[in-house]
Amino acid sequence: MNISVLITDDHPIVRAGIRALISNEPDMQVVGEACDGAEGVALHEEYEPDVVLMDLRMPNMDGIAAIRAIRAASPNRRIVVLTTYDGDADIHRALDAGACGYLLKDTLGREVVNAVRTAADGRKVIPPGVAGRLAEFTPRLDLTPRELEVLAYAAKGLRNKDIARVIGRTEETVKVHLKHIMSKLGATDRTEAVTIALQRGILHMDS
Amino acid sequence: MNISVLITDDHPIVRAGIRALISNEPDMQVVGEACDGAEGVALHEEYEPDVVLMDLRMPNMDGIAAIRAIRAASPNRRIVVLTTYDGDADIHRALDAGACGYLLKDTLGREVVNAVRTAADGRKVIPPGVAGRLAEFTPRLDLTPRELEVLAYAAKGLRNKDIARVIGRTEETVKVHLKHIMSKLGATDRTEAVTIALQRGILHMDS
DNA sequence: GCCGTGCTACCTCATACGAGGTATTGCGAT
DNA sequence: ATCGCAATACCTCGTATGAGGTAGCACGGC
Repeated sequence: MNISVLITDDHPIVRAGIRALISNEPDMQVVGEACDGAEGVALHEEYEPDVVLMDLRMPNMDGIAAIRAIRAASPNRRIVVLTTYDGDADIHRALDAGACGYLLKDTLGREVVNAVRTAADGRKVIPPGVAGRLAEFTPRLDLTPRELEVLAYAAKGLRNKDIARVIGRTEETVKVHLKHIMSKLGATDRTEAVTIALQRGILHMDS
Repeated sequence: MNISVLITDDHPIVRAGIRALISNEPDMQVVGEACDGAEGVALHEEYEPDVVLMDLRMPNMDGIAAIRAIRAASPNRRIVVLTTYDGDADIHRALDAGACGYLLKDTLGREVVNAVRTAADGRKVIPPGVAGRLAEFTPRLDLTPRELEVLAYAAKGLRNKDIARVIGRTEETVKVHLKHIMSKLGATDRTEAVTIALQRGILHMDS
């Protein structure tokens, strides 16, 4: 029994760390390293690894999209997310996309290799902390695509009137969207809605 | 010539990666690993390393405070920041605190070990990307402590009136602070001010 | 067929917000 | 001693914001 692992992470230092951890284990080996999502999808086709360790925020193609692409091509591939982001939205989206595990980068090396074994064995890997984060926000209330769009513009400082103009709707409609957003997120105003959305991984700052 | 290095980072995986990189070099060695700022300060006293590699966001004591503490105790200690945060405010604060280098975690392993050599040699290590980020925001306009406090409350969704109450000032004063904040950050409203402050590392979400 | 939901749009109304201004105090630097 | 600036506070004014409500339309699931 020899577990093959593909690492997908844009940080060379992290890749080196994972490689070092896995090389110490007799029952597993790193068969490839990808530095972005697109390369991860390509290398997974080439190496057909037992387990893919996947970061989330990466250039070219983010981890969620890469997970979806890999699962579409190989529905049985085991993918474990290994990232610094602990927002419930990130976790939900990763698991929905087909990840079978979700680890944070403050996980101990021993637990990472154990997670790889667990995943290779076909079981899910959700540490208590991650599971607790999911439980914090039940029932799950996702923002709709339109609401996400409106919130992103609000984060950029656009007024309701300007948001209405750029999405081609009336200001009244924008106000309704924002009311729903604040209600779903439990925010008192648009500013707190943005803060909460960023904390929970619903919105990202890079755009 | 043998350069001793202390690693301070809360991610075991990152520590393993740095350790692996440095172990490959004949002229340097890792003498210790700290998993938070407080431990970094303590271990630096014990090992007196030539170079300290320091993360910024950590439990117990953040990297900036740790840099200040180490430089206060040992003004000649060379400290190189190695972090994922690329906001100009983070970079400025680290260099002000006494860091002699600032690397991002997407730096190649080869460049990390070269940076360690450069730092041990007494020279500064500021890659072009990091320097460019600093140049983007010249002249430098720091928020005052009061402005930071007001902005943090605004991010939490407090109204001007409520902010005034919690800081024991009038609402008019809060409005003036917010005007200055928006002016300094180039924001059109409080929401964009929060977004910009988070992007630039002026404000953090964890509080 | 029916129901839920996303999206749209309108209404009213009170208040919060931000732009513009002036001005005083106190502190640290030159 | 003087200058600059942070911090405080007041003023006016127009507009933006958010709470509350109602309602139509389209689409997909059951």
